[in-house]
Amino acid sequence: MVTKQFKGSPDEADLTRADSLAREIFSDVANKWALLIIEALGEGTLRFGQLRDEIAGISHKMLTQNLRMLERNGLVERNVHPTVPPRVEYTLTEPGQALRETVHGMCDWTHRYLSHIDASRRRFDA
Amino acid sequence: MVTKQFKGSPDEADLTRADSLAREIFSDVANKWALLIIEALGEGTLRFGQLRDEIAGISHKMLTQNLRMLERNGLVERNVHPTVPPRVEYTLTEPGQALRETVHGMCDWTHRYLSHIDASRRRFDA
DNA sequence: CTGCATCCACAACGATACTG
DNA sequence: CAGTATCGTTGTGGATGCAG
Repeated sequence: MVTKQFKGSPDEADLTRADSLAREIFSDVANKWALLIIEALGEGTLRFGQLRDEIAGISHKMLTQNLRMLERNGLVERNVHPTVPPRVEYTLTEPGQALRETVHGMCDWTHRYLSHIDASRRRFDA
Repeated sequence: MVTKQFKGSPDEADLTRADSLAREIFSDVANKWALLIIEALGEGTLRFGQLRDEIAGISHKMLTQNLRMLERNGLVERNVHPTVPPRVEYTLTEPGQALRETVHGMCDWTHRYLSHIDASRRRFDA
């Protein structure tokens, strides 16, 4: 369970620590930009600028910020080529690839239920 | 693709509208609280208060807000029992259940790579 | 018990400018 | 080209109070 951070019984310090860590990781990963980056990197290695072009609407700042976070969590690998101008490439690690499977599932889901959801929205807004 | 909103060619109004809708839905769904609610509802029907208890750290406001959004998108069904005090139950619809599969995948992923990620973080923070 | 509205603190975000 | 820093704005989210 990622939903609960604290168990019923009082003295399971290890379990609660693991749970709060799980929640922390989940919160890192379960956000729009992080998931879109992971989805974009699914096809293979991309440079910073390519990622910016690939992900519509992301700002320079959000991209770097989320890339750092993903790198910190070991989901993407950052490769700097010491040329001029600099060339920085990002690739999914194995954990990143594994997460990408489920993210891809979410994208599929979005398209499968697109019209269904669209209809539901119109109904609700009335 | 959920990443791109605008195609290369200029005059594909329908496609770009579908894409921006896809992105909109993805943005709705790809957030911490929404996913945690869906995961929590995976087991079955829950009342408002039960959800609040089940999902550690969620505030009254965030819960209602996200429940409305999920209801609007047709992912959860809201059942009001006209008793006093009121009793409101939330259940996943079929689209909601489908999404829940992939969300569950993310939770599994979190636990599978927990220690791996924890180690990566320590390495990075040094 | 559930839901809506209000207020307010603070974090997120975009824009911009500057460095290697 | 990529990254960092700063600033100002917007928005998110928590706390509280009130209503059904």
